[in-house]
Amino acid sequence: MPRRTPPAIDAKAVAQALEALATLLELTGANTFKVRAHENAARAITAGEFDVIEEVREETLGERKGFGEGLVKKVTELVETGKIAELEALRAEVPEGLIDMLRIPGFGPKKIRAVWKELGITSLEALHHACEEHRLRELSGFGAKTEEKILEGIQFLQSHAGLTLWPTAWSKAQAIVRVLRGLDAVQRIEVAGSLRRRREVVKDIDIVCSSLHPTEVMDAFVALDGVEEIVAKGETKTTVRLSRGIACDLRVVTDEQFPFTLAHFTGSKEHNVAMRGRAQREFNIRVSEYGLFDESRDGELIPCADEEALHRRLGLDPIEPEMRENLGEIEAAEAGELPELVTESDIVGNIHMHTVFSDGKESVERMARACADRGFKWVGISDHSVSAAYAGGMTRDRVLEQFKEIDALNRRGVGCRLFKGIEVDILSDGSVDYDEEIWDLSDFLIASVHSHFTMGEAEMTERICRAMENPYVTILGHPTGRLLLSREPYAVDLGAVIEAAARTGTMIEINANPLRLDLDWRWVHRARDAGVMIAIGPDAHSIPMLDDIWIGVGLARKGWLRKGDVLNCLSTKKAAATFALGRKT
DNA sequence: GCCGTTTTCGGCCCGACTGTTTTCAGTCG
Repeated sequence: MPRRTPPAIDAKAVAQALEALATLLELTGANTFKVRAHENAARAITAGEFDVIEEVREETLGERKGFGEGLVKKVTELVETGKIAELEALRAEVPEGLIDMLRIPGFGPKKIRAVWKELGITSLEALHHACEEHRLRELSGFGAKTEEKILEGIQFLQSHAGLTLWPTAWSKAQAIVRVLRGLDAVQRIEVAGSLRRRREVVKDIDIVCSSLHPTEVMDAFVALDGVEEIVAKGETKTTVRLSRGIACDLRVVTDEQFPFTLAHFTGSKEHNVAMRGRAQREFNIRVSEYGLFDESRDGELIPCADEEALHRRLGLDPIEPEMRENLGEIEAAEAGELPELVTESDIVGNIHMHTVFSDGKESVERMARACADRGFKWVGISDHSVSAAYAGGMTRDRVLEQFKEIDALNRRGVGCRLFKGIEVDILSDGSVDYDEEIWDLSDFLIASVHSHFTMGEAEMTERICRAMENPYVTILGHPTGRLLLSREPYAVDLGAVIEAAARTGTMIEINANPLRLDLDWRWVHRARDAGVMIAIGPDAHSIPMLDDIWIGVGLARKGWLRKGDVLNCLSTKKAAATFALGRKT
């Protein structure tokens, strides 16, 4: 294959180079503030508020906050020559394996540097080996517990290897589908697999396509931008590897077969097994990726125009892709009892976002106007409370100042109604920040755990339930504290939490940050059945992050939620009334 | 590495936990 010419440096490449520099500097023991300067610059560029390339050309980048002499020089060097000498040198110096080690929880740059310099360890495998041989405890600052924790951490990493967060995989898949859909040879094309079912993390990307000219489609597919390796290439199935190692399968069938293939590769496996068994039993129909076949008529194909026709032919109401996990959806479809799932157009309110009053990037007004631009009728602002010191949590005075500002904005009008909230820290004893005077001035409180993650399950459950007993607490935020692919949830009895939420009239959040997505969808319908209202919160710290709310809506659908189960679907008036409910008069 | 001076150095968000030590470094959020 012809070598592609190296792409021109764009803003994304600049940000990636600065991020790489920050990581490598960290591992070589550089000043942490220097590291942060690089990270901040990368983040500023990624935010897309200005055109870094243009500012390099105009020689105005140095006027921007956070870009001093040193960074301007490096960015200019990158834009002009395509590389940064310092970065190349660091890459040569620092073994790649050390970067993997940064992903081990509790194992940071200083400790990594110690095992590298003192023991010559440069890979996860070697580190694993050294822990088992108890060689790490020779180093000062290391002991038996450290070795144990590292071993656990490596095991954790390995059990999650090869998984990709939903939005990352989704945007890659959409980019591919967009291009292929433009081909004359393509009739129908859809994303399938766990991605279509909106699993929070996925192993690969599945795409199903119909065409009369499969070879043409496959040729176009493997020539796409971003394809790094062709694993297998045939007429009906081709597998490639994209950047970051994620695999992508494309299946091409005839247009008559398309609905069956799409259904088959949307799965899940358990759903398919149940569907096939039932079709066999009830209708003497054989189901495969190529069709429904009537066994009482010599295996004659039963044509279906689309998935809906397929489901109807099997005596089922159409089942949305998100629900196809064999968790009761087939029985519900049979009985005509499938819920009418919430849709994006039902959402009128956006809640849980941060501003410059704590660790957000934008002013209250800019966040509000961005919400109004996106069509939201009402908005809940919720900056961090005083105990969240790392996030610049608000003192009482700052809370009062912000509430005053919100009142003024509401009087002036910003295109949507603003509600005054706070994301209050749940302290280790289950109390929450501030006091009745401040709580009473707020419209709502989101109570979240941000500290003491390691307490036992009983204690943690009691802590969270106690916070919900507080009549001012409106919503329990990210109820398990997990970070997908990087941090396990803390130990908590979710059944008891849901019960307490129902009893106290507290809502539970689906935190729509793609790394969190808790309450997990597997628990969402249980909360719903207990009568708990769900709030979908993007936990936005910037304007682009406001759109994460749509990821949360996907999870709400996966959790079988209807419009009436979701706070964000309430009109402004009803939302206000709901917030006031349960509070003292 | 950046910033902002009481202008060329000193501070940069802060508090808690963990595992190591015997007063603290490293990590995390």
